Amino acid sequence: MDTQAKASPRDRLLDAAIELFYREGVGTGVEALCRAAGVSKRSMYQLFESKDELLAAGLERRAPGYAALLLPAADDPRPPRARALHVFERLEELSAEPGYRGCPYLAVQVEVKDREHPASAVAGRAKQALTDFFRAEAERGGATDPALLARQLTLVFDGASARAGAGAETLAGLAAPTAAALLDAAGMH
Amino acid sequence: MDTQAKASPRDRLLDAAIELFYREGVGTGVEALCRAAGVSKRSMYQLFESKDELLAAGLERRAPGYAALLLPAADDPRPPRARALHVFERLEELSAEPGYRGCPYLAVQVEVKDREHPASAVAGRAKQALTDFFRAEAERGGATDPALLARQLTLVFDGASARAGAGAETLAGLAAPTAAALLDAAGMH
DNA sequence: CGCCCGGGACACCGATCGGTTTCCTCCGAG
DNA sequence: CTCGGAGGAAACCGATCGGTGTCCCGGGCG
Repeated sequence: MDTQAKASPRDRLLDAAIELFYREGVGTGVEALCRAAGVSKRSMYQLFESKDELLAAGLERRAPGYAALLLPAADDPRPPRARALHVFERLEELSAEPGYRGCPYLAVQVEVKDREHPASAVAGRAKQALTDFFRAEAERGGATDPALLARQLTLVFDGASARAGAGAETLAGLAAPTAAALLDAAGMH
Repeated sequence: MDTQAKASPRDRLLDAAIELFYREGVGTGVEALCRAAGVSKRSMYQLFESKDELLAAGLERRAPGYAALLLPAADDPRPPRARALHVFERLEELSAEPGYRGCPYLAVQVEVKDREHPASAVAGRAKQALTDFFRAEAERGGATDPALLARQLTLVFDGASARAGAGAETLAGLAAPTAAALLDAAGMH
């Protein structure tokens, strides 16, 4: 038997938070959120301190899945260069999907002006995790300046995701080649 | 004598709109906006159709000044490569200033989910203008693929501005070298 | 001098905000 | 069957939202 016939209210709230805050922005009301999750406000405020906490918790929860969506498997045997490029190839694929609106963590960093906001911290950590991944690959690949290359790749990732989210242009053939040029420049062939 | 002792209500509203929407986000209320501009709501709604129109008009008005802030002078005699790099050097400088929160046009594109929103169109045009500038320089400089290079540079610009706006890291020594690597890769020496 | 009207101050509109409370039902344990 | 707690529905809180209407003051112009 399965442990739960349907997702718990907590999980439904977190899923709805991710979904709605992403699609409609962090200005989305608690009312609409609870309606989407099929949970009463009463229960929501028993499970979470505030809307801000719910937002942060939603981002936190999605972080591993988001990383899995973009990063190569830990045991992916390809060389560091290919592993790093994998992220940009995945990003190009994701950006082709209709509902794509850019990296949710970047969006939160832009929308939430208060850097003390709990969600800002979560988003910052997600970005740092990406940079750390790039840096590890850069070191393994013998890049000239691994730290710099990692920051450059994160910068390209954010730029690409932001531009794709704005919707004006497709990322196809843009993100990966740009990253490749930087890998080349850093001596990671 | 000066033509006006103080700025017109219209100008004060546009200035306040740029300032507050940038610093606090587009969720800022009309009330606070008018207070900051020293103009009554009544007058505001005589001058502008709606808050959305005011936002769009504010972005529109600031566009030339923003371009002047980043782009080299039209008669700047340096070669195309240096002219393109100028943008990223200026961006690094701007990002060092305390109140810097990233490119306002990018922020609007991220915050305003509705792509039909008048402000989205203005922001999109501002981004296009930057790409056009890069493309013109790329062509003059004999880049391998001017259109691609222009999109890459815009992507780096957006990424850099977004990351600087998030506040975690400084852009010093990051944006310009990244752009330089792409210029190199495109054969623009 | 007197009139006129631009525009500021502010009350007000219905809607919604984040958040709290009340009530009542349902469901499982004893 | 009774009891108790979890949790949904919805009223309610004061504040604020975008936007409008009213009133009244001050200054330019005939």
